[in-house]
Amino acid sequence: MSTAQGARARARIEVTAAIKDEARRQLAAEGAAKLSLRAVARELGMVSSALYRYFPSRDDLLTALIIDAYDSLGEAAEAADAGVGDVAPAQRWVAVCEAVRGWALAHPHEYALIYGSPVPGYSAPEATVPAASRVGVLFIGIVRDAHRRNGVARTSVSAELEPEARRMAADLAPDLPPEVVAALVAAWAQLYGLVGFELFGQFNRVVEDREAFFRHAVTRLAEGVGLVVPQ
Amino acid sequence: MSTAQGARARARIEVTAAIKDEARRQLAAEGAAKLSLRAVARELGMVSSALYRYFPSRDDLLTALIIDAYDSLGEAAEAADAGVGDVAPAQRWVAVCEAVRGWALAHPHEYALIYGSPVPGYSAPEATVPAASRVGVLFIGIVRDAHRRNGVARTSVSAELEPEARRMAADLAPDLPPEVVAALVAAWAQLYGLVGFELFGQFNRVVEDREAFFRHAVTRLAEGVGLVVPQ
DNA sequence: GTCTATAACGAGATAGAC
DNA sequence: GTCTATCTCGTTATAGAC
Repeated sequence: MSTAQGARARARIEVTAAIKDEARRQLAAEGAAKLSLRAVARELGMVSSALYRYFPSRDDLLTALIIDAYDSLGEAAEAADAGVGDVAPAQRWVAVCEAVRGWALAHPHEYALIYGSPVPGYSAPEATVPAASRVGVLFIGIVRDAHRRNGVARTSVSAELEPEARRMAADLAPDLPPEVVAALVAAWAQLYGLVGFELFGQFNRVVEDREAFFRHAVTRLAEGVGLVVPQ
Repeated sequence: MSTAQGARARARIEVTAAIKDEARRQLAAEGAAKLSLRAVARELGMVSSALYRYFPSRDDLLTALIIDAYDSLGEAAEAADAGVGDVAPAQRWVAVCEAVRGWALAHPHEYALIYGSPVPGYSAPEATVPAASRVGVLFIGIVRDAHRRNGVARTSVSAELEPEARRMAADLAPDLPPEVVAALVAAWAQLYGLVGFELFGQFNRVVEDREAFFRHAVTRLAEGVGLVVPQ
């Protein structure tokens, strides 16, 4: 009986993976707005109603793809951080940024799914939050590490932003100075501006050596959050 | 005959505008990927084949909407710059950035059309380039102005980026120092990271006072391109 | 209990004859 | 321009196989 259950569970995992793989293929071909349960089922030789055993609705399939994408990106970023060795926090920062860019270039459609235009009629549920937070948590960890070791370079925050910076810090990293947390959140958003512009064609005819440009830009982002770049 | 031609021309302009208005409405409701000539025609009480007298294809309608969106954004940015009065370049910079954010919040679907995920199967023609460049040209003008008056604060560029920075400067603003042009292009992309994150929901549960946060972030972007912020 | 298949719904797109 | 016949879609109800 335990083997029978194991086999069932295994089959279920396999079919679920096959559905998501095919859905990802269609994502690349047609975009998230046109993702069709029927087409996925047809391509897999199943009938559309059978898919509902695995995903209760089209939106649940979308949610699963979104969580997978966030996790895949988070894993790539964490692996880059772990693999860079014992270097200065600024270098860890740059390595993680480059991993984000590399993942985005390798998975453009999944990137568009999580950081591009929202899918009309779809609203991401709470369940996506943990996966979506992984890269941000990693950045916070890097800055926290720098802060513990040497402190971070002092930056300032305008009086206007001070209460909001304090609130963000209390929420995200109570052990870090509010102005650093505010700079960190801004750098986080700005990183995705750089990646998105390259990926979505805004750099065409403008930036040619994108790798060098990106490395330079994210190095300055690191300085912006107070990390000291060794030269 | 000249009045008849004038009336015809006027009617053509009106119908064209009505088609684009309805298309924009559908953009908001369904997204660019599902923009359908038929639905537009139905809503206008026309038959789909009649639309082809105004737009030879769905892609041409999309192109017209994209150019309109870029122009609307560019106009808002230019108006903000003109309306801010005779202030320091850094303040002009911030005013333009805030105009970009304001326009994006007021026209989220058009923003998604031009700066969000690419529409599957659609590739923007050359004709969109001038409209798409307006905001960038405005930023270059602001930095150029600062450079002519007082010079801009000196920044550095890594050896790795130097040739690319030189190339970009030759292309975009030969009268500006290459490292300034490189910083400008990066700030330009980063601005849209900030706007996109707010618009597409990435700041939910993270940033609350978005206006203050944005003003602070783009002020630091201005510093990054060498503009001196008066306090 | 777990899955798949058949059939159907209401809504919308599409193609072509007229 | 109009009408119609035929597609697609997400989703559900139902019945039967393992």
